[in-house]
Amino acid sequence: MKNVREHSACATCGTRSMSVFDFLPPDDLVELNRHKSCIFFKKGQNVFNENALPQGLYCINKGKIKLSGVGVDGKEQILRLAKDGDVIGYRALLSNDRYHCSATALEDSIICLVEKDFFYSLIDKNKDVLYKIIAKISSDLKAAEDQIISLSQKNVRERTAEALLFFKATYGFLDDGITLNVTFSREEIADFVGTSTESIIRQLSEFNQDKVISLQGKKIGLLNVPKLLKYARVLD
Amino acid sequence: MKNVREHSACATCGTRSMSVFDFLPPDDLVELNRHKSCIFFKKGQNVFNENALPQGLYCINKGKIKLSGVGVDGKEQILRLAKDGDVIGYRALLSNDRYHCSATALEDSIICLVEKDFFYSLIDKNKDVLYKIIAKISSDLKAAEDQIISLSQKNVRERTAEALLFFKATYGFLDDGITLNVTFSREEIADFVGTSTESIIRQLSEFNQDKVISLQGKKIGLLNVPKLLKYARVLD
DNA sequence: CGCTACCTTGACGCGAATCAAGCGGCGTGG
DNA sequence: CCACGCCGCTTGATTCGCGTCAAGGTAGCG
Repeated sequence: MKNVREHSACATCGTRSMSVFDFLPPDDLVELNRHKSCIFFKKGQNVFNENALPQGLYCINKGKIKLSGVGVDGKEQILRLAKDGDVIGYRALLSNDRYHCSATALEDSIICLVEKDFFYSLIDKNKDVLYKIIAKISSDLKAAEDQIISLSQKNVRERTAEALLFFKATYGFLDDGITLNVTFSREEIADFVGTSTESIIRQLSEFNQDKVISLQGKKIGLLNVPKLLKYARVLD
Repeated sequence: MKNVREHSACATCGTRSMSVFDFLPPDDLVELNRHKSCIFFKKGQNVFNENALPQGLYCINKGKIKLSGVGVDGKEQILRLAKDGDVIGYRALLSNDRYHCSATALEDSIICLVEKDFFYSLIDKNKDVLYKIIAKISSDLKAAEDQIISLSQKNVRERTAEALLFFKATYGFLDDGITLNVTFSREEIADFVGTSTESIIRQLSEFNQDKVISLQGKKIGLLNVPKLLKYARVLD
C-alpha cells in the first residue's frame, strides 16, 4: 500500500491535533487529504470576501488571520482573530449563507481548503467534528456578546487594555515572554478596539509612559500584565 | 388508546409550527410532550440567570423575553430578544456551559421547558432540529457582529433608530399598524442601544418632534419608517 | 392619598473624534 | 548611492457628542 501524500499530509499534520479534525479516524483522514488543497496567502491577501459564497472550510495550517466587516461609511471592524489550527468560514457554510465578513492574512499563511461537499458529508457521519464546530460557534457568540458589553460600557483606555490582553491570549508571546507574537498597524488595532487611529496611538503611548507596555515600532511588549488587567477592568 | 394531554399538548400547539420543532415526527412529538413542562412567568421574572447551569431548553409558547448580560459596573446590556416560537438557552446547552446571560420576561409569558437529556437524545437522532438550532446560533452570531459594528461606528441617534426598527422587525405592530407591539422602560431601551437613559429620552423626544415616531407613555408608534431607515443608515 | 418608581428637562464637563501638520522609514527610480 | 515620494506614525488644537449630576414632574399602586 502506497503512502498517499499531497502538499502536506493530513495524517501527519502537526497542526491537526489543535483543530476540529483531532481524533478523526484514519479512514476519514485519508479522505480528508483527498478533498483538500493547500493555499499560500501573502500578508495582506484576502482568504475570502464579505458576501462571497463559501467554497469550503478553511483550516489554518500556519499563519494569522483577521476576520473583519465594514460599516456603512467603509470603516473596518475586526471581529475575530484566528491562528494555527483554527478553522474559519464555518458559519456561512453551516447556515448555507454568504460570508458576512472578510478574512485577511495578517502574515504569510498556509491555509487548507476542505471541499464543501466533503465537509458536509463529514459532519453528517462524524458527529464529533460537528459538535466541535458548534462549540466553536458558541464560543464565538459568547465572545461577540462580551464585546458588545465592552463596547457599550467601557472607554477607550479599558478596551485598549482588553485588546492587548486578547492579543496575548490568542497569539501569545515571543520567546522573550514579553513581546506579543503578532504585529498590527495602529489602524488595525483601532479597528479592533472600535476607535480612531489617533486615540489608539495616544493610549498606547500613555501605557508606554506608565511602563505597562513597551513600544518599538510595531512590536508591543506587555511589561505589566496585572496592571493591564486592572486597566481593562476584567474580573477573572 | 388514550389521548395523552398535559398543560398543553405539543401535537396541537399552534406555536410549534414557528419553532425548531416544526416537522417533528408524531412519535417524537408524543415523547416531547412527555419530557416537557409548561411554566408561567410573570412580567419581570427571570427565566434563567447568568452563570446558572441549564436544566433544559426553554421554548416560548407565548410571551416576550429579553436576554441580557451585565457589565463590570452592574449596568445591563440587552443582547437578544425572543418571542413566540423562539427557543432560548440553546447555546449553553449545546456547548455544555453555564448561561452567560439572563433571560427575563418582558410581559407575562408561558414557557415550556424541555428536559436536558431528552433534548440531547432528540438532536442526536433528529438532525433537522439540530440544524435548525445551528442556523439559529449562526444568525445570532451574525446579529451580534452587526451590533458590534453599529456600536463602534454609529452614534446614539443612528443606533436608536436602528433599535426601533429592530423592535418592529421582532415584535411587529399592534392592529393599528403603527404602534410597536412591545413596551420597554426607557432604561431598557437604553440598555439595548448601549447608552444612558437620559440620552434615549432626548433622542425619542427629538424623533417625536420630527413626527417620525409618536409617544404616549411607553407606547411607541413608528410614523415614518423610511425616515427611520435613513436615520439608522442601514443599507437594505 | 401618599409613596415610589419612572420619566423628563436643564446645565455642565469630559472623552474622544476630527482636523491639521510634521516626522520617519522604506522602497523605487534616476 | 542618494533623492524623492508615499505611507504609516505621532502630536497638537479644536470641537462636540453624550454621559453625568441634579431637580422636578407624573403616573401607577398599595
